[in-house]
Amino acid sequence: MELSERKLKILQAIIGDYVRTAEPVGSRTLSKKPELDYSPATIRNEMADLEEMGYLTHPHTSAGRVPSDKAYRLYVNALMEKKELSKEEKNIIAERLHSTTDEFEKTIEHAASVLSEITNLTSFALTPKKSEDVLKFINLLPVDEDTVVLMIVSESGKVSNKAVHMSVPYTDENLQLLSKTMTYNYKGKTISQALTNNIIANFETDIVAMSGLAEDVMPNFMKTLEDMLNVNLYMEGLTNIFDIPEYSDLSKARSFIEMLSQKEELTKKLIERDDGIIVTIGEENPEDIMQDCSLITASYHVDGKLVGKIGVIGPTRMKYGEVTSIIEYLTDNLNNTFKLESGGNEEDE
Amino acid sequence: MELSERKLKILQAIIGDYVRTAEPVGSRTLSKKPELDYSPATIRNEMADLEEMGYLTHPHTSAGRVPSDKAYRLYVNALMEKKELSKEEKNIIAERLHSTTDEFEKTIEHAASVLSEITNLTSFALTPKKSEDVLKFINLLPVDEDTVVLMIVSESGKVSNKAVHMSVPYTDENLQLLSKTMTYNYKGKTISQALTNNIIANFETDIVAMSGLAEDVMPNFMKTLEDMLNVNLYMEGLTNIFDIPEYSDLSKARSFIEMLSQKEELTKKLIERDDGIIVTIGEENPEDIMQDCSLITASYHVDGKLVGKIGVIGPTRMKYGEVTSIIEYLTDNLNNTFKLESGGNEEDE
DNA sequence: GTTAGCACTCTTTACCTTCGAGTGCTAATC
DNA sequence: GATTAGCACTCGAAGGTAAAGAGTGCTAAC
Repeated sequence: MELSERKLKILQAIIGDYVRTAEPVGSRTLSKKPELDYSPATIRNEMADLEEMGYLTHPHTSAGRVPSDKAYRLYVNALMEKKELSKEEKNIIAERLHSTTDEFEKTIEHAASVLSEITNLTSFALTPKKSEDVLKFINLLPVDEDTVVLMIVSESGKVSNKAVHMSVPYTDENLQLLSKTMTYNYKGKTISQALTNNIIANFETDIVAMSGLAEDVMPNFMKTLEDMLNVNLYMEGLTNIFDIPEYSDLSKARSFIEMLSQKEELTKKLIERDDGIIVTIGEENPEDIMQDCSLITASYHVDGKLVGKIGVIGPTRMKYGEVTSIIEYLTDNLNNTFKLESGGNEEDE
Repeated sequence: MELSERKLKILQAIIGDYVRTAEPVGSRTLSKKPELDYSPATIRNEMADLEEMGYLTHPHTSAGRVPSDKAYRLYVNALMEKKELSKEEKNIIAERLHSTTDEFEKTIEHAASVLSEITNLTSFALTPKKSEDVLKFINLLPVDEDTVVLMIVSESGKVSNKAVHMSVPYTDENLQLLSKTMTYNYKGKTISQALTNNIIANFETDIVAMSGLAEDVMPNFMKTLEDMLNVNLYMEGLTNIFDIPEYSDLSKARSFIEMLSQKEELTKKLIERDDGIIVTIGEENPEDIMQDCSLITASYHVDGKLVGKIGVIGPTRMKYGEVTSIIEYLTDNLNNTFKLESGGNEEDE
């Protein structure tokens, strides 16, 4: 069967109404709409067709129709319209993103919180994956007789450090030498390169000269690099789901919150999603517990390179057009913010 | 009216039963207990007395009795018994706390998670308040032509840093000089002292010599000190409340989760609680939204000095004896862990 | 002081009825 | 041939009633 112009119009109207009210939509309601000037009976026939084609379902015989995941997919691909954000919304976003002058993590956190406020959904933001971040500078600083601080600076401006307990005495010259050797060997390498290619072999001769200094430092260096790969997950508006009729059932609310409590799994899932704005609807999600949810994610770029993620999660019944427009606007804004700051000003908390 | 021996026994039995079953306790059930060898009628009379005295309440005429907050308070103060932890529980705690060799924050996080697992309640842990942490060492390191890294090391072993954008050219000698001047002026001061006493006036002459260098660095220094005061709140087992009958009502579960979502307020409240094991029951909590909850917190010490908090939150109907014993054991364990590590090995993520 | 007995209260659960929204089908209409 | 009016039918939501069960408070007896 073909999807006639009229069927599309009806489907669009059903989706629009259902998204707004969360109530199954009946033929009478639709026939009252000016753009659908047909009798309820005609519309019922069309709806029966749409149901047969898999775009609509029936909670029970005497209820109206509800869009299926397939219908939402069609809607997202072809029917939905982008929505220009209101002046007010734009103002809120601008205000929140720039209220914190130079703290990268805070800006990300605020982006998530403003997103959940405007969409009334649960939002999250992931700080950028650092595996492609390039090492710039490595230094060892004396603190105690038996403690030095290892410091690693990357191109993105991130500074990481670790206090290292020394098992052997050291001299300032040795520290200097090791710092320079390490910088020489690792500068320009990405973190993931540094972690996989064990460059330590390259400066074996020096190591011998430094009598065990490197043996204290290198494991800590590797450990710190690993830590630098960790991303942070921010989540905001978790309690927004309590205002969504789909979750007025305790067991549903429970499984939603339980799903979002598993931060590691969630982080992994988000990090693996493709770049750009990605919408996955209900059953399109591989996870059992997400069959009733839609997930919209987008990626933002820091300095045009490192990639972070931001997005929302909610019931399949959501305002896809509006939400994707908001996320698009927000990521554009983030990209600009992190371009202007041009790296080097973020802070390692 | 006096609280006779028998009344106390009855009250204790009611609390015990109610805590276990979450059902109001009737006179018949009590009279069946071997330690209460009285007829239901006798027990009813005593219960009526206890109700008059404010230790029991009645959900409705034909229901059994439920302990009041006042009863729980009496129980916590006088009736409850400490419970020796099982071998298994001790093992779990030991295993989890020491699985992470030297990462302070991870240890705290694991402490919270093991606490929620053993108690089946929602737990939280707060990293230590750093205001009394003593500054040890301040350094400025050249990175770029226009970027230096400010590094602050404290006695507790915490290393903080911040990339500072320089508006004027600098020389290595100037950096060295400023580092030394700052270390000289701030070493031995606590962070809160450093923040309140504006010592900058003391080295004004040097500042002039360094032509604006300090003007770039000092605001960042202050900002970083402020950041060092931030504590982290870890929360675990949020979804445990869904297994508690008291929260089988959606609106109750909702307000519980909403309360715990307000992390700033919660952090502030927790940080302000006295040291030692503190139990606040229901109405003893000043906040409206916590009238149905009990909060048990304890403090742990790092290096015998810095104080962090850990605890649980749950319904007033909780196993006070068991939970306080667990928390006590756990904090003892934490105190030992952080004494043995003797500072200097933690990591600044 | 303790207890047996009994009327009373109140919640919970099940069951029934009614109401209304909406459908699907058939036959009439444009 | 597409559209529409008409109508029987289905199902869930809401409200009302009744019975069951748990527990109390009181009185009078022990």
